[in-house]
Amino acid sequence: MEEPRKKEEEKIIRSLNFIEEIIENDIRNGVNDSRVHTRFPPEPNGYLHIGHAKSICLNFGLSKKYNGKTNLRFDDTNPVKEEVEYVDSIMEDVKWLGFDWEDRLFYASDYFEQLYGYAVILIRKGKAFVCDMTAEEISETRGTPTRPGKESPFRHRSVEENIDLFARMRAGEFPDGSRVLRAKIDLTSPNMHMRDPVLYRILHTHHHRTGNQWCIYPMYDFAHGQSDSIERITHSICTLEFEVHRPLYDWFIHEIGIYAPRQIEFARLNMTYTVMSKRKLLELVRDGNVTGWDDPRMPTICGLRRRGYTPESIRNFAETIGVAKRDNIIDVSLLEFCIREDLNKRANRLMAVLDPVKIVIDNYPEELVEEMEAVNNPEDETKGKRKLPFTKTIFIERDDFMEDPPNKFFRLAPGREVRLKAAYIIKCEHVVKDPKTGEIEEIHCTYDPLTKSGMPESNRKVKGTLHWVSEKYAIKTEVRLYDRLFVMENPDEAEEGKTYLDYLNPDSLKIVTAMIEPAVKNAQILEKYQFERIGYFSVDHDSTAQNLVFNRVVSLKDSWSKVEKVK
RNA sequence: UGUCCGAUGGUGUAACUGGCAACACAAAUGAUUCUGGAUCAUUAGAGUCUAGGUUCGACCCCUAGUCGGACAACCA
Repeated sequence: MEEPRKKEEEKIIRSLNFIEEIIENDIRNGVNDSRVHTRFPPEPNGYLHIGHAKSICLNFGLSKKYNGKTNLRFDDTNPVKEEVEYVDSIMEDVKWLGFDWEDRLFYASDYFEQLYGYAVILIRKGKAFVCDMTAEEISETRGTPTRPGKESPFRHRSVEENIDLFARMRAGEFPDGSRVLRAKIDLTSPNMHMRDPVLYRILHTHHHRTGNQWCIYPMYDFAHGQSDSIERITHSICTLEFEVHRPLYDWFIHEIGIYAPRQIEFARLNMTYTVMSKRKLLELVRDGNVTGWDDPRMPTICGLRRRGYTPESIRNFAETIGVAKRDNIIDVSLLEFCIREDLNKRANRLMAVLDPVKIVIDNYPEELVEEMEAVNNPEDETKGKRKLPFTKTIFIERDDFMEDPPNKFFRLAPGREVRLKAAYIIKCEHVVKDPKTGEIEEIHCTYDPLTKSGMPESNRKVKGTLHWVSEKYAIKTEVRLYDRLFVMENPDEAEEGKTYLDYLNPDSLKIVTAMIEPAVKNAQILEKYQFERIGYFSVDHDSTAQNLVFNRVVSLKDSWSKVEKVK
């Protein structure tokens, strides 16, 4: 009877995504001597986000799976936008995600000389020319997707003149924008990228690596494919929008006569309740809608890290969403599931009360302090136990008490009994309210001394278990309750007259002062805890020994709020 | 009036490459629980964009269409 099930399981494990299928096919056919070599090629002009994480996991994952290699290469062909700050953050993020490019850190700028040589080859073959038109003129004569373009009047310059002009461009004889080098392909091509694309432009700009060595820079299209070729990349994996560029890359490779990698395109990641474009993320930072690239509400890797996400959870997320070519928008709740799943197993529990209300246990001795024993992680016995002090006056969560509860409410209410986690069963006797506001100031209870955790009597059934913290021993800490940055599933689809910024969630951050059990004082930056019955929290780097700061990573799954909603 | 790509439960990804749609999340129900968490069990939900065709048999192949996306930076 076990046979069919086993078979089923194997099948699931073996099911390949379309890229793996291509690779396995290539390996089988001995393509590139069955070598697998990928690369992650970011432009250092911004911070990496969860979409890049998908690509990183894909590229490094593939080489790991097939015993290959993955390079990290910065496509730094536009010095006006690129900065070392970004290079550093990208390397940090890739490392943090758990990947290693070993000694294969490259830059497209490493290849500038070689690329220049390739351009000269094209010129000599009569396949490239120097064009003196302005950017506007070039754009106007390019035509539209449905209308062919017009030839440049400079298209038929002699090879000698082109060689000379291109050399003088390099030598710095011409001002920015005065001339470009263009490929000579086909102005009537239905593929816009084939209409004599620009190969080199003049930019008298300092480059973060080559300094002032160059004043002409290759366009991305002229650098990317050849860089992959130079690095002997076997499978150049990129996102869908470069599909249209592929014929151009193939043309370059063929005309120059160099090794041809195989480009495979996949659909980029989109996620609900967030934006993913670098431009929009930059705007959020610049306009102060978030505190920075690493604001815990940002979908950036550094933002997720600060929020409290673990590399494992992100890798697992990337694995779970899969790879395909169709457009997709992944529900953030899947990301949230991944971090809960991870933290449930790893995070120690703590009692923290975010919105405290005082409980006085009338029959508990005034000065008595009992050391209660609590399990650190019920999912992992090796995490051990800790002590926490119990006293006559404690705090519980304000919404764990209702004066007039519905019968589905399992928590504290007048005349009802409830268990205090790792302590006693208490019964609510009466409440004390502020005569003016009507707000509850104290809830008076009695405890049953025979029901201390672990005692035989403690097995008595009560409907609910509450977390609590001793008034006397609690530590005040700052807790930042983060929520989704946008209120709309897809902020990119703003209605007429609105932009994504009109859908910012005004409640994406609430700061509260919480009372937490004393064990919290050992918390280290980035350490994760589960606040019992509330959610997962991570220590922010703003935290100090005197003033602890926690970020809410994600709340616990809450089926009670669903019950409430149904009403 | 173009070229390229795509279309499978609410979301995402599969389907031994032509053998009668599965997995994860989300949802529901129950059990269990000193977290309304976790865990376990169970259930519901698509007949694969449409119309034809090939075939004993089509998510898979062919044809035509529909819808969605990408492409007109001296950006990447």
